[in-house]
Amino acid sequence: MNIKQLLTEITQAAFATLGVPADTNPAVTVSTRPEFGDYQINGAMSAAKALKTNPRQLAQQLLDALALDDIAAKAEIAGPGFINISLKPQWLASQLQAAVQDPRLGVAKNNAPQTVVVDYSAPNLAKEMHVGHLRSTIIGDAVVRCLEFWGDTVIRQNHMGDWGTQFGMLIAHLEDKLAAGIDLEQVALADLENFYREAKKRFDDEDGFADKSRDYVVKLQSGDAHCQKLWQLFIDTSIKHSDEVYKKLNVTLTHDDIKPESAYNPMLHGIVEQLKASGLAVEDQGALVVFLQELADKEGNPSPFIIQKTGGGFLYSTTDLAACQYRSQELQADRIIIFTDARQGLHFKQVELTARKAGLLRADTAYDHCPFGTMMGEDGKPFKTRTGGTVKLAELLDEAISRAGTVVAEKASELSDDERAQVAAKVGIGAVKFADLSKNRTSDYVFSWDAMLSFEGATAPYLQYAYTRVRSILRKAGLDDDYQATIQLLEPQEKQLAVKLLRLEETLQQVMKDAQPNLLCNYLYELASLFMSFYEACPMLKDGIEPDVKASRLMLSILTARMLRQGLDLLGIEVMERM
RNA sequence: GCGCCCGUAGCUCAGUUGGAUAGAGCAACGGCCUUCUAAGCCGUGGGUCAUAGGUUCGAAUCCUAUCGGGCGCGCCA
Repeated sequence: MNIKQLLTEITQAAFATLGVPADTNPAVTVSTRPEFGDYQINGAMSAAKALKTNPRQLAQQLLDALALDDIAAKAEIAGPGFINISLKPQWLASQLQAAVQDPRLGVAKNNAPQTVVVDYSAPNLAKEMHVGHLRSTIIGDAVVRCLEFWGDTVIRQNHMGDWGTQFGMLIAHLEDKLAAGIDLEQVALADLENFYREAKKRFDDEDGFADKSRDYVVKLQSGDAHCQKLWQLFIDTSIKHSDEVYKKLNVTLTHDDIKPESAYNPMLHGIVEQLKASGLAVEDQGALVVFLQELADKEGNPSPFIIQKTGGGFLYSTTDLAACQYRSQELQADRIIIFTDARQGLHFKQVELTARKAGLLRADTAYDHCPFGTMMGEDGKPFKTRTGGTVKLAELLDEAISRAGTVVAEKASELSDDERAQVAAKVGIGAVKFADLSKNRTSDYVFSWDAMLSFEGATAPYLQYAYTRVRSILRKAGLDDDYQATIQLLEPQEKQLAVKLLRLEETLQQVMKDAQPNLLCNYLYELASLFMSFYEACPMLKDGIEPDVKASRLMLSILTARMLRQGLDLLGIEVMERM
């Protein structure tokens, strides 16, 4: 059920009878204030502007033409030409009744599924995953879950960095360690991060080491068996590590989704040849460059996009062009979504422009680079450890679980140790994810343990707690799984909850269109909040409640519980029966 | 120098395609637990939406300029 869409269609039909141009935006929105009803239609005003007529008069004609009898209890004109609509409680109730009986909770199934490639997480395999990978991983995963629920064919692509210059450095360092007779498993691979730091230090400080590293890159990329073997050790170790992080984070990525940079290697030469042959790429200062006039500066100097280094080496630009071709041509993607930090904005603009000109991207493949902001510390600077180092993601998650464990131990002493540990894991991970997902994707945000684990306000624990409260009531009521009763909306809290319960589909559409999970977070918080108000105002199991009122409220509670569980699941956040 | 993003309450953030009196949470203050989990609910105070112009019935939202912050701009990814 999508009330907004329904009203939009009704308005468009009315527009047609009035001779309003078909492309006029009906501008249906949720009412901004309770006294303006549940939904409002604002399109009459812009339509009047286009037709050069009086907006109030057109609003009246529109109102007369709207087929609202079945769904609206009241529809009236206000202000310069708003049409405010109050929905019929009986109609809302019947929609809810249908939603309770629907495994999809009343959300329609996509009748025109698309193939959507989603590129997210993409850690660099030369190091451990750090906080910089958190946002791409969980935002991407949330969007993927929404698209799959809606019914699109989603192809996850974990574009892991396994082929960069750093690997030459790591291999060179490893060779020296091995020569010194040091045990591989113990030293080199147990703490990849530390190993990387050692190698980087030598790369920066030690004479000759950088050259040696570059030699190893060339050897590796030309297929030297020994180098490949050592390289594979790093890759295997690193993937094992990221698997653990994904599992802890409750992220849906698996081995099958890994499509690392090296996978595009065989395509790179052909891509470059094609760009050269078509004249798009030209030689400049020894490198092969695509000059993009579309991104020129004020003086008309085109933006340079290097696709091959002096000496023939490929770059990540080349790899990303190859990825365009693979995804658009081979996977036949209708849409490609890429989640990276905002600093890569220019790069992806260049990739798309070049790929479209070269025909690597089909015209009917949408290419959406979805950038996100930086995670800041409470000092307003990029999030680091106290000593200024990079925060490892695995350690951050462990800390979240342990902090959550402390609070859970204080609040829920009646749980068993085992149950408490499980709750701590779900609450801690949920808190980290919700804190991130609930922020506008494109802006920087401040990472604060206190805010996300304070268990007050718009946090995962609040939502999880709301869920346990509903479940607790339903347990006490002792209902059968297939419990059915007639819903009636009497109290204002019941009606408000009802309207919100019918807005999941509308919310999901927006989340998928803009790749913004924060809209789903807002929705769920508002839903939980309205349930809490309903819970306080509308008792169910207390004495003196009429049986039919009780039954109706239990039905609302059942639907709320399922809605919360489903919504949180789409965010990758788990719920529990007790906390 | 050029380009992209941002500037909303003391703090952290929402604000859907331009809509009515700009909203939450935290913090502050005041109420509500012998009765469905108080990790909760109800209420109060708090804003020149960076600044100045412009577009129009109507601007936090669109355009221009200025100030302030972040980031990016040829061989890293």
